[in-house]
Amino acid sequence: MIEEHGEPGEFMLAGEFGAAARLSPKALRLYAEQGLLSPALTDPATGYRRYERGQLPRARLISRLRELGLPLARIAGLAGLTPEARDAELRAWLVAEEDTLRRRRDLVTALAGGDVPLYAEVALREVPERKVLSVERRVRVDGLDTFVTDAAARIRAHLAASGVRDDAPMRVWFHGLVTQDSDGPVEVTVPFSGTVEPAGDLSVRIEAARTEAYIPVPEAEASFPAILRVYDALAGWIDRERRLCTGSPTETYPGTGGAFLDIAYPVTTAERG
Amino acid sequence: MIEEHGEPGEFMLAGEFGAAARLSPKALRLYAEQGLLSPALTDPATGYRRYERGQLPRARLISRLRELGLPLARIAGLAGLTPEARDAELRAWLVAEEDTLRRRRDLVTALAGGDVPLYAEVALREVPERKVLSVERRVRVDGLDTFVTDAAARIRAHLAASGVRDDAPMRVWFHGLVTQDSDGPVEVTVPFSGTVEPAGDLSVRIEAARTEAYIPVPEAEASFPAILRVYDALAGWIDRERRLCTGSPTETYPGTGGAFLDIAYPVTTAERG
DNA sequence: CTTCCACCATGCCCCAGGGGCGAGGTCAAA
DNA sequence: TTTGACCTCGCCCCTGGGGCATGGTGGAAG
Repeated sequence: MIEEHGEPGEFMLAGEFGAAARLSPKALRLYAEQGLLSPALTDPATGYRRYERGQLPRARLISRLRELGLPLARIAGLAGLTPEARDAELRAWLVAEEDTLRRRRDLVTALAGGDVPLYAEVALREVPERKVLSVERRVRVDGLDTFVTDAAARIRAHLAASGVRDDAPMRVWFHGLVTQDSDGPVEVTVPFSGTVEPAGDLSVRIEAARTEAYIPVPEAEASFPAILRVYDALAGWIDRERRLCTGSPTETYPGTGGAFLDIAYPVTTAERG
Repeated sequence: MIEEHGEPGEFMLAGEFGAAARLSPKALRLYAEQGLLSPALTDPATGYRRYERGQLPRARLISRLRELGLPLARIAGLAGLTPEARDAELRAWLVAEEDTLRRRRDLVTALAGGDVPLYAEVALREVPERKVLSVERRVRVDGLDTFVTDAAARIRAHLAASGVRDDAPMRVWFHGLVTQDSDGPVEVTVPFSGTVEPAGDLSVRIEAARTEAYIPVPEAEASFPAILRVYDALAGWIDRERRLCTGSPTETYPGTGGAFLDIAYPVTTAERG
C-alpha cells in the first residue's frame, strides 16, 4: 500500500505515478527510454524519475492504447494527434482487425474442408522453352494484386511498343514465400516471339522447358482462402505420384479450358522407385 | 531454384522440404529444436536434418496454423488431435478471438467518449477503522468474477458459522494491476462486529480509517468496458481537486443510494497548495 | 576424380513489451 | 538510527523467427 504523505510535493515517483495511471514501474522505465513518456525530471545522481500530475492524462491514454495491443511506436504516433484524428485512426484500425478476423475464419474453414475432391483434376504437361519479358519484385500479399496488374500492363505495353504480339498467357512466379507479414520475390512473365529490348525493370529471359503438374481453377475458388485448398490438393497429388517439385509454383492467367487460372508446379519427369 | 535429382532419395533436406511445405529452413530448425516437427533422421556428423515425404502433411498443417498466428505450443497440442477435435478447438478459438475484437471495439468507443459528464457524482467520505474477514489471491480478469463470488460466499458462511452477522457491504480491493494477461492480488473483505477465528485462507485484519473519494455506479455501467470510464472520471476528479491517491482502488457492493456498486480511491485529507 | 557452387550447420544479435530476480542506493517515519 | 519500502540498473527469460558470418557438405558437371 502507499503511505500518506503529509505535505506531498509536486512530483511523484514511478510507483506512485504508475499506480495512478495503471502502468508498472517497469513499463514506465521502458516508455521513458523510448521517449514515449519522459519524466518531468530525472535526478542525475540517483536516476530517480519524477513525474508530474499533468502527465497523468497522457499516461492513462498510453495505458488504454496498450490494452488494445497496439505497439509502442504506433501509440507514440496516436498520442500526438487530436482526439478526433486519433478516434478516426482507431476506427480504421478496428476495420483492419475485423479483416484479420475474417481471414482467420476463412482459414479455419479451409482447414476443416479437406482436399480430396480436387485430385481428379490434376494433370501433367510439357512446357517448351519460351522467351519472356518479365518484371520481378518482392511483395507481400496486400501488394500482390496491384503489382501483378501493374506489371502485366507495363509488359504488354512494352511488347506492343516493340511491335511484337503477346501470344500466350501471363504467368506469375512465386519464387519465395508471400504471406501476410513476410515478403517474397514475385515475377510476372509474358511469352513473346521476336526481338524485344529490355527497358527499366523489364528484363528479357528464357523460361526453361519443364514438366509441370497443374490444375485449372475456376474464378470462384481463385481467391483467398479457397485457393489454399487447391495448392494443398496439387501438393498432395505430387506426393501421391511420388514425384518431386523442382521449382517454384506459378499461376497462369487465363487457365486451361476457360478456367480463370492454372496453378502449376514444375516436377520431376519420372516417378521415383 | 531447385535442381532436378535424377534418382532422388527417400529423404529431403531442409530447404527442399521447406519449399514443399512453405516453411523456411530457419523455422524448420526451430520446430526441430522444440520437438514440434522432428526430422526423420539427423546426421550426427554434419547435423544435416533429413525429412521424409510422409512428414509433409504435418508440416503443411503447422504452416497453416502458424498463418493463423497461433503460438507453437498451441500448435503442438492441436497437431496431435483428430481433424474433428482440431476443428472444434479452432472454432472455439475463433469465438475467443471474436470476443477480443468486441472488447477492443468497446475500448475504442470508451476512449472516444470522454469522461466529463460523470464528475458531478464524485463525493468524499470518511471511512472508520473496521475489523474485516478477508481472502486474498492473485487473479486475472477472466477469473475475477468467480473468485469474488466464491470468496464472498465462503466469508459469509464462516461469519454465519461463527455466530456473527455481516452487517456491512462487501469490499473488493485491487492491490495490483488486474488485466487480460497480467494477474494482480485481489482481496475480498466483509466487515463484522465481534470475534471470529481465522480459518484456512480466511484471515482477520483491520482496515485502516481513511478518507476516500467515491462514485456510485449503476448496474448498466458496472461492467467492462463502461466501468473504465468511471475509473477515469474518478481519477480525473482527484487530479482536479489536487489530491493524491494513497492506496489501492476498491469496489463496494452494493453501492451508495441503491447503486450497484461504489468505486473508491483512498485520498489525502487536505488539498495541496 | 576434382572442382564448384549452392546448400546446410552453428552461433550471435535483433525486434516488442515487458516479468522476474539480485545487488545496491534512497527516502521516509518511528 | 534503524527499518522497511521504495527506487535504480543490469541481466536473463519468453515468442517466432530474420539476418549475418563462419565454416563444413552434397551433388552434379567438367
